[in-house]
Amino acid sequence: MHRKGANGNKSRQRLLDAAAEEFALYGFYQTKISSIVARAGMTQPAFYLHFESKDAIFAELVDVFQSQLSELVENSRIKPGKAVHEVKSEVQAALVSWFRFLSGNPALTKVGFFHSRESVHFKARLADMLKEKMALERAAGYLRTDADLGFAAEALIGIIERLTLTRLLPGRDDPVHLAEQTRLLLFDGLLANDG
Amino acid sequence: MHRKGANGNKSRQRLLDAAAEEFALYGFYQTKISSIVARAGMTQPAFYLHFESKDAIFAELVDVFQSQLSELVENSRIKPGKAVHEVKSEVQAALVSWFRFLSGNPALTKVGFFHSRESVHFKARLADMLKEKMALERAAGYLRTDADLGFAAEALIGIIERLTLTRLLPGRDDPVHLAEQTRLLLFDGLLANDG
Amino acid sequence: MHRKGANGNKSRQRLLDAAAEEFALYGFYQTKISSIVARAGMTQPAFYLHFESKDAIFAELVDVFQSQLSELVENSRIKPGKAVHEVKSEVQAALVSWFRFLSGNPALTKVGFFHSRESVHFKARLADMLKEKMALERAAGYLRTDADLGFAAEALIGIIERLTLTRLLPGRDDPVHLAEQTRLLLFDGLLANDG
Amino acid sequence: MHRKGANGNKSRQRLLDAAAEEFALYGFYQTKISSIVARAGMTQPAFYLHFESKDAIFAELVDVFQSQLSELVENSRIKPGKAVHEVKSEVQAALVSWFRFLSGNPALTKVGFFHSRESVHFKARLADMLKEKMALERAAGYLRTDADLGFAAEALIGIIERLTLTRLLPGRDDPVHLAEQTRLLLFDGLLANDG
DNA sequence: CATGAATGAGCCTTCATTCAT
DNA sequence: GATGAATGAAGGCTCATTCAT
Repeated sequence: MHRKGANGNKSRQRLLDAAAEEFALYGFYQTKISSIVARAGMTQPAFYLHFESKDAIFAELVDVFQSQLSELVENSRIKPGKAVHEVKSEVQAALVSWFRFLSGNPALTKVGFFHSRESVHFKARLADMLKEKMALERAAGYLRTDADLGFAAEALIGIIERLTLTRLLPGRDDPVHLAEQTRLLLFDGLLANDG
Repeated sequence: MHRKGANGNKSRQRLLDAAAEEFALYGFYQTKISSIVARAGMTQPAFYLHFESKDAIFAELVDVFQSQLSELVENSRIKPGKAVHEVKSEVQAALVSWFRFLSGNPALTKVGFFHSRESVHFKARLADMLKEKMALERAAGYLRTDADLGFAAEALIGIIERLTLTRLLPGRDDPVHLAEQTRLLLFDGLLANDG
Repeated sequence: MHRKGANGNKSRQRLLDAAAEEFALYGFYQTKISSIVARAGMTQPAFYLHFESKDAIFAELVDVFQSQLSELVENSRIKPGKAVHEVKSEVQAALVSWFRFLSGNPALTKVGFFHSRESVHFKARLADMLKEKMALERAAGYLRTDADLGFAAEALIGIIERLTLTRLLPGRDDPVHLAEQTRLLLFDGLLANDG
Repeated sequence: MHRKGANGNKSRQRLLDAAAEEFALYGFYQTKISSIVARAGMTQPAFYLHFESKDAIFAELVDVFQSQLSELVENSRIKPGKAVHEVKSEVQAALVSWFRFLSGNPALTKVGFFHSRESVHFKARLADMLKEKMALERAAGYLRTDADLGFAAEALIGIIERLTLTRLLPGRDDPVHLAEQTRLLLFDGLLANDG
């Protein structure tokens, strides 16, 4: 008994994985279809059995990354009516989950977060989502009123993307440490308490 | 060996400017020599009179950007023995000067800060420089001791690059506002004082 | 060696029909096996169960067309010892039957008469057959002696192919009208009687 | 002194000639850019220096053919107020000039008259032009009133294209003979005068 | 008898770079 | 110092055809 398309779907997934690795390493323009299929152990026409074009498979990888991360961020809800230290730990938990996702999918992250043309728009959407969460927290009195939340949201994105690239993906720091430091900086700043 | 006359240098500069615009708009791989010379009003062989290759002119642009910004950052010294609010304003002044440089050279910034492959290493060097400055400030007692300064320096780079891309270069925010908000976040964090 | 059952022959015919339509619409080179089998509601390997190759099925279609039309033309005999008006009506009857065949098999006609490489040779053979008929008619005194019958036969082929393409297949004229006009031109010419 | 583009235009013309030969021999789909440039003694990229694509050079050849032949046909005016035998000789002169053009440009003729997709539309336009000429001649009383001039014009096109292919281009008949026979058939038909 | 999947071979096109004038 | 013209090298994509089940 032969499940319809079982082999085909396996090949398709092999191609996706191989493409993620290649794109992550070399970027879109320097990645050749021939390298992707070589890594996947297939021939070039097989590629076009599963994907329309080089652009198409890249777009699919980007899409997978973006939808998964979007969902993760969207679901990171801060419940209302908590004490400050609870808010902090909830935010940190969210950050941990995000960093975990990013470090758990390194190739996909490189593609969707750094090599993609539309990563710009995607990060802008993420920033909007974060800004709204911050607005709620400020309305609840947790956050200072003289901060530009649009700026803060973008800054948080900037912190996440930079640290992901330089510390998380190379394995120099773990998600928990990064989340702690991010939360510390974001909430408390660097100034000594008695400064 | 041939001397380049005044005319030659003007051509060379026209090519550099044109290349900066094209690379800024389309990135390295999607920029064609033919587009650069077209924008500069010249012919293709003329290009090779002034530059070795596409890589070479790109590298030169990157180099110009990096050395100018490096110098700017390097020269942003915090004098010792100041009050906290003086430190804050000195830091802010430094940030203003950096953002001013970036917004004053938009094409070069896009090339050297975002499109360049080695922007990664460059930002790492910047981060190191910032980290050392922070170490001095912490040694002087201004900064809290439980913060990972390596992290903080990278975070600052991340904030600067992200806000440059989304707010500064599109003209949505000016250098002063960005410097203020950056300093606020970096030093004080977002938490309400009575939080 | 394997026997083809009833089902196999039905598939074979479906493929032939589908191929005729596709070849008629797009010509040999722009017709893909995948389109043929798609139109026939089958898969690609099924195609090769019934035909050796793309060339083979095309050749078979051409062959069907050519043998049917050849036979029709061959059987259009002019009986000897008739009056001129009878000859005219016999010739017209033959022309009607040919145009009827062509309009009754539009896809096959397009393939075998217009898209086929060897339609050239086929038409040459047709022209030879017509020339011989004309020679008989001339010998019987019906036709003028200063006409190049080889030319006339080719001209008749040219008239038939052109009018088939532009008037018959698009449905703009019916076989009877075309036969009448063909006969009129061929026998009498366009000149006014009092010219 | 170096005339601008002299060499380039020579190359361009070499490519056009080579392409005409190849297309004439093998048709559009079986002609490879590599064969064209090989025949022209050049390399593949040189082709794209002068033409946008394979389609473009083919279209240009077709265009050259069509505009030249169109002009020739358009300029073949029948002057009014002549005797019948003068009309005949004028028509024959026109036919001779057309056949001469076709036999003088065999490769171009094959491309523009037989291999081109839009030869269909082109011939339709030619037929329209011929029909109008015939209408004038009929109005002047030269042609019989019971003939379908649309049919006659198409038939003339059919005769010309067929005889061009089978007699003129292979060198089996010369333009004058073909013109005579065409005129004879068209005006007088095949019937013996005493029939 | 039929199918999902795979492939060998080939062609068009692009672009950085160089040559001859 | 400048130009029109040319090219080497390579990459994406297509399609007739076949295998393994």
